[in-house]
Amino acid sequence: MELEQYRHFLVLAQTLHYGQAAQNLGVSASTLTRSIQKIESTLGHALFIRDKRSVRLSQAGHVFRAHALEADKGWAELKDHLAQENDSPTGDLKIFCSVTACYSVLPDLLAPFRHAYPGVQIHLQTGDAADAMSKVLDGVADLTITAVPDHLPSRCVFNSILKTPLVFIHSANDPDADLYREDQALDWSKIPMVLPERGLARERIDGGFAELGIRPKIYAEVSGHEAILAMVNLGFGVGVVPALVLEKSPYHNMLSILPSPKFSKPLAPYDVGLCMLKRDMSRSPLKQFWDLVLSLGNGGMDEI
Amino acid sequence: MELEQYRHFLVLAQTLHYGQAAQNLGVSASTLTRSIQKIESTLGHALFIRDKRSVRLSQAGHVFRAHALEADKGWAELKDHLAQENDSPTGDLKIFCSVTACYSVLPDLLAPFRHAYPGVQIHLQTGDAADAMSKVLDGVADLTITAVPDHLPSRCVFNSILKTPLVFIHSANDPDADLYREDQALDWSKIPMVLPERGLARERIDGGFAELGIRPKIYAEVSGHEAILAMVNLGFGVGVVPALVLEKSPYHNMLSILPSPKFSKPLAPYDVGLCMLKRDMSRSPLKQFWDLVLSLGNGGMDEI
DNA sequence: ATACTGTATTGCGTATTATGCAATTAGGGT
DNA sequence: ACCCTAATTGCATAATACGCAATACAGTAT
Repeated sequence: MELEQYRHFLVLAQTLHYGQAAQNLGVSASTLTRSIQKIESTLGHALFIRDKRSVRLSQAGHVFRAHALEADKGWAELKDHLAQENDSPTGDLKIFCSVTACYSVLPDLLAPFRHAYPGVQIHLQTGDAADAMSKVLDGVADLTITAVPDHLPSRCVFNSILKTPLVFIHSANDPDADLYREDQALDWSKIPMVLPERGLARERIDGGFAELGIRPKIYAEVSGHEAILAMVNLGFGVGVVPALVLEKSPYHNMLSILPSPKFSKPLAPYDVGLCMLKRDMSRSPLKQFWDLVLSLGNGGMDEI
Repeated sequence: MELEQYRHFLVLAQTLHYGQAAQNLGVSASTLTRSIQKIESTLGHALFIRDKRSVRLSQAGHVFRAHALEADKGWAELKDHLAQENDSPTGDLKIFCSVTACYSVLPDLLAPFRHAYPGVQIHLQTGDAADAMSKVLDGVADLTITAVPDHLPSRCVFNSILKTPLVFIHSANDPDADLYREDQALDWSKIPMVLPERGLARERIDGGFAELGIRPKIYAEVSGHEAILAMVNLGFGVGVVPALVLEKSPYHNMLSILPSPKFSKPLAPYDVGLCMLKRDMSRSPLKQFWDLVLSLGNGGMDEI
């Protein structure tokens, strides 16, 4: 008997409505139906009486409910006891994130985690943000700090930490600076650009220009947002990076933000957050990390 | 968390030996390893200390053991409570068996079951014993009374109820009776035979003759043991059926048993028993039926 | 009556997980 | 050093879970 199904049962026992309970649980109604069916078939008793228009607990259902509550309590107690153990939780945590994330958001998460779970071995790998999702999907990393992609793979869960817009930047060193120094409307098809060769930023930029029917003049395609900053700083053209990357870089006072092209709708901002596999939500120490981030996030929200 | 894994843990906690525990549990060592790993990763604590030469419970392991025992007890209590409910267990039970089994072994099983679980709807279907296994594998039937095949499909479990040998039978009406009436060695390549067209009996007979290098003279191939009796009784030749089938038939005093051919080893007797899917061992009312048969069988064993 | 709505269940294809076998790693004994 | 036992891991396969869409079935509106 699966502990998860106990939760399904308990929620349904409360709502007495499959659709509603399923929604609360974040599963489809058919999944809930089959969870209940499975318990019933294991026990050999119907737990609910599905009447014409009503769902209510059967006698056996009441008995099982008491048991399920008890089991739930036992589980909570177990976790309490374990939390009080002097040996802290163990395990490995493989984190992948971009350099920027590593400098900006990660420290705020890692410090309290490290303090709370000193027994967890942390493996931190930095790399191009464009690779983040695949690292997780391939199991190379357990979790990543990344921008939520337009289509989150179904195996993943995502928890937003902050949002940051994509900004167009240029350098005063740029020999072509006269192309866009004035306030007049800019001709983006003539301005040399330094773009990420792939990844979410590139997709959004491409999408924006495509809608305008403009083919941007690409001077260089590079891998890694930081590389864009370096090249823009050398005067190779206009770059596009998440504002956060600029802010956290050594270039933040050497580069300027340009007004964005007049896209039909502004480029969606980067929604940066924690991403991991659904499966790992029940695994330690991933669950711990997730919960910690959640609590930090909520704390921040409450303060607003 | 899977209740099944609690059992894995508890057995290992007792034996402190993976191989042994796995054997007790009827799973491979790797499965046991991964069960424990999964619990550990869910809890975030190592449950066992795998030392140089020893496996012993960690501190967290002791805590979890208390919890697991508690959960186990809770589960047992739940089943007690449910057993005392006035509404008896419900469910469907689709049984497939041969006519002979239906006459011979089934009543002894069905009667006490019916008495113990009046709420279970029983669907009984009879047919050729050769189909029994596939009916179960295809989900057409939940369980069957049949002879254990030489290679039990891995999805199935089997519980022996009785053994009965394959016997060669003939009728006094047979015009060819002079071929085998005397005590002398019989020439099986000349004796007309009535054989099942397929199924375990046929395989064994074919195998036996093949080893002797004899090609039996097949007069008729029929489907269903009972049909063999009918045809043998009409004097069409020598038939082969499980002794039980003969005993339970209306022909039992009209047909005679011949000495079996001198096979290199005697044909393996039919091992008749209860067969169902492993998967259903945890489902109701199949588990109940299985347990009941088990208890009856043990009762019988003890009396000897 | 007939169509419509809301709700639980089921068929079915697909994604995920579990399992056993065989290979591997590790420690201990000879 | 080399062999033996025991736990773990890679891998291919079997089993299971899941969601979507179709279905079944009442009650309600037209």
